[in-house]
Amino acid sequence: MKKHVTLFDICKKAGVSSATVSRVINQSPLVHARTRTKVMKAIRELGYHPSHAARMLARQRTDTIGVIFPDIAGGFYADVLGGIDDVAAESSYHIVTAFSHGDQDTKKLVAAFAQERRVDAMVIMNLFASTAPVIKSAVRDGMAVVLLDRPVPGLKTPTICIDNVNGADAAMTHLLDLGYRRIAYISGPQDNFDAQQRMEGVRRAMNRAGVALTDELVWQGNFGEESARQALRSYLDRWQSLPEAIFACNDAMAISAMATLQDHGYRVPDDVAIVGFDDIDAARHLGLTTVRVPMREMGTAAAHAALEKIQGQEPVVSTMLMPAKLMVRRSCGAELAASRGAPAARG
Amino acid sequence: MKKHVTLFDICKKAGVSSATVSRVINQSPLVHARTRTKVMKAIRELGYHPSHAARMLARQRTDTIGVIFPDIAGGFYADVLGGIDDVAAESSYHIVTAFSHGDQDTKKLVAAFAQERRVDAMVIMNLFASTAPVIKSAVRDGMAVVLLDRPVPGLKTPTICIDNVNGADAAMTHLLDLGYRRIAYISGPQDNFDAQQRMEGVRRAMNRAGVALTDELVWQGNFGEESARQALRSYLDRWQSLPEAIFACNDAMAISAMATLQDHGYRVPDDVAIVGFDDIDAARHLGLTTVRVPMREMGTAAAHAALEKIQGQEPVVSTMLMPAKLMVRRSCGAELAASRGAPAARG
DNA sequence: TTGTAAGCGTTATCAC
DNA sequence: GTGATAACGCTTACAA
Repeated sequence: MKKHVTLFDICKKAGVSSATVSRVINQSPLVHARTRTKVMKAIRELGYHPSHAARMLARQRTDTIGVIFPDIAGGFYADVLGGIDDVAAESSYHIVTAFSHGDQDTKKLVAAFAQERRVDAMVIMNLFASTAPVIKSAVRDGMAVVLLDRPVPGLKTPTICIDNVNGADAAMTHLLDLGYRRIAYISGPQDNFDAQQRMEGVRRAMNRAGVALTDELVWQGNFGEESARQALRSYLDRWQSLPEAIFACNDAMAISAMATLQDHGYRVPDDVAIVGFDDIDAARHLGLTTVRVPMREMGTAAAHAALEKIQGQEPVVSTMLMPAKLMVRRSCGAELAASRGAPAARG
Repeated sequence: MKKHVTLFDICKKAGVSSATVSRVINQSPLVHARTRTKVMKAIRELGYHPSHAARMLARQRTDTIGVIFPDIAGGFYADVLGGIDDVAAESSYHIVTAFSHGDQDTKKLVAAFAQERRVDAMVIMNLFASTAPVIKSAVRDGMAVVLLDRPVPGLKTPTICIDNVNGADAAMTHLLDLGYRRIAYISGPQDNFDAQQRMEGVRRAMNRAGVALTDELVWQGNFGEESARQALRSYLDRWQSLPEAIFACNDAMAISAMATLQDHGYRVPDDVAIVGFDDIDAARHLGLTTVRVPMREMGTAAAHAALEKIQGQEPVVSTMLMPAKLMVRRSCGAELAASRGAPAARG
């Protein structure tokens, strides 16, 4: 690595002190215009650029936001990152990303970022309940922390959540409004926060409509394609019949169910209506009716909250619910119903 | 931000010099076992963690790899990032990511990372030819640079490329082998490197098969869904007929063409076969035959190259071609052909 | 308006 | 083995 130009080289060349050069760099108004030009000239001629490391040390800040995602998020949360970057870049903040492999790893990452003062703020996709203590202690040490997805109980720090309950409610209500009554629900993992909330929304919608949510119609899934396929198959094997509609806790399972049905010769939505949750890319291409999770907006919201926290502002609201909007497409049979001129009368 | 524990606090508590504490931190063998335990104890009791900023400054290295992606990449390159992180994390390197909005922005980012010595190495998704000068000067300044996607002419630095030519050739050859002769090609933007190479592969396959690539069957696209739709529509309008097969330069266009055909009442692959390039998630769900680009592997390869460069090793090969594998699914009609017991005889 | 000098928290080079 | 002490490159009171 070639020796680089430092601030002192500028001092010599411009014949001023380090303080003055520093002032010029930092756009301080306390410099004579003539001096400034002289210094700028030296800077340009020597090709000087301040060392990030030295600045960090002297100013006791990093101009960096740490982002910690579980690696299982995959391309799924890339939009969140994009959103964070959009607003961070605007304020000249850097982003350091880390993908955690499991909760132990998350703990290490959070601790490292905070304790080595590697970042001014952290955005954490908070999937594991077990991470709570580390997060709390980071906050206690004065780190600005923004949570994505779910709050840490008892911790007052900005938290960006998905409105899972209303989203799931809307999806279920949509199916009910279309006249479906025997509706199956493919759940997510029982220990997953989003899954729990979506289930809650499902219950609420069913209750309101006065339709029972029976055990045979609640299928245990785990967000994976295989789990949905199996759930569907075992229902078919056992009952030799289909529900009128299926609502899956996420798109991956909805799509998998859709494919499985088609493999068995059933048509969607003619024989069974399907609705998912997330609105991943494939959902649009497949005409899957689903609930859209505004990933990018969650990212921008998180970054804004982080920047505010850094500036010491207390957040206006500590937990922010991002609206989850129902995207009506083919798979739920809304078009079918409309073309019949009336809600599908069934069951 | 609460005042934090520094190395000197440990010195006092353990009754040793800063040098010794530093040695302990850095696992130097030149410390008596007894001293080491004493120091470790103090570190644990006081909850000391070395400051990343101070280390960076003193050691003149950042333990950080910078990654610069064009934002248009979207979720598409999330896997690349995951791959980079996998190997970087293993060597305790951090990742700072930046999404560039256009070539001007890319230039700024590259320059900033390099000149402020913000990172030890950079992985750059090299989409714009205009970025070449900045990249070259970063390399000249001693920065370890790894390029993704395409080389900078005249610059010998590790470059991870997609084997676009062979990938496209394989796709086209597959269609030819299935017996199709009137094959349309939806191209990518003319100034895009990947697009140019894929076109090259198409030409090669057609030549080898002795089939002409006529102007009416080369449709100009721009990687966007809308461009494919329009290309297809205007062909339909003009000729009132379809080619036997369509090869699109990327999946987005292939999928869009597929949807457009279906809207017009045509069946895929029965009426028209379709093949894409990239193997995005939706491709699998839609049964689109396509050429798989190994994103994650590109990431790990890039990170490995970056780490080697940091250690001063000259790269074994300066440009590495990642194999692009044909994924045969429904849309190309291979199953159809097979069930007929012979290549589709057409044209 | 400009300069002096003391940090910022490590690492690294010497002696001892 | 261990301890002074000088870097590392910038910021920021405090003086002038």
